[in-house]
Amino acid sequence: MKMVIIMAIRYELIHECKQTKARYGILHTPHGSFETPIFMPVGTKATVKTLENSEIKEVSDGLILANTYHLWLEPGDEIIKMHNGIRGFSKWDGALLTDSGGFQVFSLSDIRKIKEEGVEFRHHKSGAKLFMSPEDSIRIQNNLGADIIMSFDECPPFNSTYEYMKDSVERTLRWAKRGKEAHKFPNTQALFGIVQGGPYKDLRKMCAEELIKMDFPGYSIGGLSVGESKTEMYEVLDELKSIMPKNKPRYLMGVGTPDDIIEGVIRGIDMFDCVNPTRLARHGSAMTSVGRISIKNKIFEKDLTPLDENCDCKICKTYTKSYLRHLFKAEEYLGPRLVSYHNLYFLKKLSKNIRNAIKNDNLGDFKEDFFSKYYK
RNA sequence: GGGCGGGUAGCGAAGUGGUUAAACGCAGCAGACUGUAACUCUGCUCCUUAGGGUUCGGCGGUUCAAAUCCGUCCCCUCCCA
Repeated sequence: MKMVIIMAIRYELIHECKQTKARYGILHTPHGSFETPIFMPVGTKATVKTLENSEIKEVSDGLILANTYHLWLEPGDEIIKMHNGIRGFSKWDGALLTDSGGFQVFSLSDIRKIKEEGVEFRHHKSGAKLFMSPEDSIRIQNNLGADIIMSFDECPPFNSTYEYMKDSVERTLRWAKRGKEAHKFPNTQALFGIVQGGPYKDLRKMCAEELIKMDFPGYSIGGLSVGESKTEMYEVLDELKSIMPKNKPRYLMGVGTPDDIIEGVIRGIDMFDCVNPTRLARHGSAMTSVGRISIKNKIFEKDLTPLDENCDCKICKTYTKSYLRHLFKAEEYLGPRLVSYHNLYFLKKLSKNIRNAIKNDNLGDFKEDFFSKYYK
């Protein structure tokens, strides 16, 4: 009798934009099927900061992130396992993706030591010495129970030397293999491989090809949007576009400005995530169809118009800029909440418009129109 | 009426002869933010035609030099009558 292998996820490529070759597809997961390209809000510590689940439902497409490193440290993955995973813990009933903690190796770079076995960290709060291996990361992600999980990778600075980057990529590949072997639930959790290599096209190509040989259900592109220029980032995506398998989802990690999402989609990306909309919101910046605005600016003191005239979210249908500015100046919690809601809605709407444009074979026109109004 | 302590930039508060247009905090104004150590971080905040100019309760002194020392006046806190 033939064994039927049930994969955790499946990607269906439905249509390629005739103007741009951008992909429209459907990502099937154990907790829902999602049209792509998709933007995924980030909920690092099992909460999309300031928002409640019902609101996240309204401003996302139903697929969000959480972070292995943070949840491992607090409250600990065992606690979350007691709830049968993040979904039982936070009561989020949509789909989930967890990052591996690999990015923290980079963002906490002044307190880490990278070894073949794994990474030595200092706890960012207590200073305690900690260690995480690829196997640890996968074990924790198994406990967290997301639908899509990430390989434990190293995300070196974009400007690392070729020699360092080559060593790092080779190690990341070995870690990917080890993680894959340690993964206990491949039929309910899809493990993605992560392409690294900085600006070096041959390393990017090599990394992607080696990962593809290992046959992951999806591929992430990491090590971008870490301070390099947009041109450099787009060149890497251009390089990878033709290498990535058509029947698997492609996830550009950590990217979430409107312009980068559009440019990414045109270069074949299906999935995005970014802290930008929620962090900007907490700092008083709103994403709008004409560009970013800082709601705390004095010019909005008596402005009775909504954040974005072209937005139909409930915040824009209800509140004036003057009120939102007041909330921020008065340091009221509602300010960050309302703008977080709006910013996420903005990207949800943008993703939807992008998908429609792909289906209509006019994403090129859409891009041109978008940028004619959008500044910065 | 007597005594003590005070009056410093929008507010609070350092400084007690020169390197002080004056620490620091707050408020204010602006900027940054891309797999979240992030309700965080960074600038600016007397005037200026950018060369300078005018400041530390007021006025007048001492001194090469004063927010800082002296005199005097005004105001405030507290204590005693």
